[in-house]
Amino acid sequence: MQTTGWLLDLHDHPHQGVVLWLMAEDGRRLRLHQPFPVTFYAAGADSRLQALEEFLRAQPHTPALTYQERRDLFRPGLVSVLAIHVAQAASQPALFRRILQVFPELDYYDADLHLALRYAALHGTFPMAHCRVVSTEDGLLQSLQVLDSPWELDPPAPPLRILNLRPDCDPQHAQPTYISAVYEKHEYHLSLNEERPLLVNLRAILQRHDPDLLLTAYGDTWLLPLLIKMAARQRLPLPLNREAGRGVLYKKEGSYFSYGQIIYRGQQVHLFGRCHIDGHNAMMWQEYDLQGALETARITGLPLQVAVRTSPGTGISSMQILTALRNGILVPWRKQQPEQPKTALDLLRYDQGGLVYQPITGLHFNVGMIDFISMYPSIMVKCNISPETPRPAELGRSPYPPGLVPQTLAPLLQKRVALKQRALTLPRWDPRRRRDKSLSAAHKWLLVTCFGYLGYKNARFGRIEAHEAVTTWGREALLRAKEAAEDLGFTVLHMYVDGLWVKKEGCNQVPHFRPLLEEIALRTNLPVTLDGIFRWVAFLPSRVDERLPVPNRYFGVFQDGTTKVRGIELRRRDSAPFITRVQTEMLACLARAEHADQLTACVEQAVDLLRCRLRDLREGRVPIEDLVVGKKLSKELAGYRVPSHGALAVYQLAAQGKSLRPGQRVRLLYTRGQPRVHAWDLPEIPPWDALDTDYYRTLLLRAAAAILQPFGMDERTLEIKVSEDLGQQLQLLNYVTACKPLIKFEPP
DNA sequence: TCCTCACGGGG
DNA sequence: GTGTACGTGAGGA
Repeated sequence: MQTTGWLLDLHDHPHQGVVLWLMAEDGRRLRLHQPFPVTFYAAGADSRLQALEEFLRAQPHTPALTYQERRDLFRPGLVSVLAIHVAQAASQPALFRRILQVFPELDYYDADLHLALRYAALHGTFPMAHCRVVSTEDGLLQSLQVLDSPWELDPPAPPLRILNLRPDCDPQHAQPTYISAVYEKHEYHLSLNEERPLLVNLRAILQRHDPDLLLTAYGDTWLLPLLIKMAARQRLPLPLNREAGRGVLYKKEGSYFSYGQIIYRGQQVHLFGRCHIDGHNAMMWQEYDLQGALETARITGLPLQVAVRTSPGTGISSMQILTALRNGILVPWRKQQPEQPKTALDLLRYDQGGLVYQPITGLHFNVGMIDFISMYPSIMVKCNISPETPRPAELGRSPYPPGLVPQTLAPLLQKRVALKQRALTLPRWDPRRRRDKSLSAAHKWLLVTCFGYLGYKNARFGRIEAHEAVTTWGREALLRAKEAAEDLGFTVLHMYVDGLWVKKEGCNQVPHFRPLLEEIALRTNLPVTLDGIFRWVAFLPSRVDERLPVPNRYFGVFQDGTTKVRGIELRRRDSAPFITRVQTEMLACLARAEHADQLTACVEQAVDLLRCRLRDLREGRVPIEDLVVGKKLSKELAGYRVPSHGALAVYQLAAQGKSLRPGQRVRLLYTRGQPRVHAWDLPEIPPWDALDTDYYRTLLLRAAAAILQPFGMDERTLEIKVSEDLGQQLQLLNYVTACKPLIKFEPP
């Protein structure tokens, strides 16, 4: 029997090797299976390998054993390894764990690989791949042909059947009363008060629509565990899985360190034969939605359920593993060395990082913003930087064949560029635009992390010297760009890692910057782009000392009216929505000025707007939710030496028996008196007059002053200007005359 | 003034 | 199944 369709998921089976789920073009859902033996390797002293051989011969299901010569990326020549061939993929992890206990001193390869990656490397598959399969009546897979590739821009869309499940409120905040189940145009309300009807109805919905994907809110951390408990209590079967006779797979909650901060990931519930995604427990869901999630799965080779819940680091690592497997390179077992504290010398040597030039603070007109496109990945590909390749001698070129890391990155970078080019030609209404944006966001994260992964001790294909080479060439590229700009008569206002801000008398249109772009491309061999031309941009000084510039704190308006902002309150995730909103509104006010001579009027409007919002605050017209701030917990409650606002709120929750883990965000309101905060997830919401509106007022004034500082209005001036007290207004006059006059804007 | 804690980045 | 380091800034003793 021949069938064409899309590969949904794949998992192991105790006797049937691997089970594949296919969404057939004719609407059927096929369960296919195929024997799938796997091989892993051990290397080390001959005597110990012989001991391992004897150990394995004594095992109940003796695996086949052969000696082979294979390539380890980190060693010259070939390595002698004992290949261990396991007939059933499902039994490999347990066997490896037993071996590891007895022979911890050996080196292992291909020993801890995700089944999906092994299968993908062997058969060229990936999640959502369009395939043609031949199978027997009872589902034995005889042949499989992949019809598309993860690098296509518009692959045929898989006909995913999606069932949405969500409670009527956040279960952490309040007690939900019903669940809504939505499948296309069908909507069902399932009351949580009556367990049996709920289960019976949900079962009917699952059987009627047979969804491929359960898209839930809080499904991992609350809903699915609850449903499973109910089903057990009522002794009613609930077919969440398609695969019969298999329970769901729980993965424990945990906090881990990544990107310089603690990340919390809640418990997970994975299904078999169906996928489950909890939008509140998926890494990047807010960034790239379902399309981005599908793209991540397609290009990393990780099953959809796994891909959405893991960090981009795991994604990029999977891509490298695929490259290695396909090239017959051994994949080292994940080294689990704990991070050792670095000495000062190490830090000096390795971590020079990106180049930063302090900005010239204040307001500038007609500023070009020039960016290297995906700078670090481009350097890795163009200079061929990889753990096994020699250190490059030149920027943007390499005489050697591409190494593992550049090989992995090149198609990804290429697809990203193709999508960006297409974005310039697609009309605004084209639905592909939105999709391309999601794909782009998914790619961006993988590209960003691949650089860090080079320098990560526990990465399988990491090497600190390679990491260092990337930053070295990055600094070199930025320096050459600066020289190019200055040689062509531009003033460099600011540089930050992969971007520079430049201006030159009479340069206010894209063509004026073209010779500079070409010169930079010529001198660096790296792709470079003009991000835009700022009508105006303001680089802010330090708040501690107004005379000092600080990098990457700025805001400006491009010629097309869009704004770009870094470092100020509206970019911070611990600002209250109210503060973010007003600061954004004020900026939009300033952005309305098409010419410099309209700025003064716009500044006045922004101040009026601020007055208005302060009055809203004073008179209680701000929705209380807009005053809630989220603070991330960096440690266990007991670890706090100084109780931060976040920790204070967690104390309150702990008293109610609600606990939060490091990496989770605690939501709170600022209140008058002690304690200064009120946790938002407490049962009662405080009355309006308990709120510390004075503090919110301070926060808002501070945020407003950040926006208005470049226009000559400091916090004190602003404070007086917006106060409704006549005496204070008089003070303002004195203060302003005593200090400096408001800046006059000279049209450039 | 010093210490602790939280945040950003990429687009 | 997890890039690191660093600088800025706020709050409180």
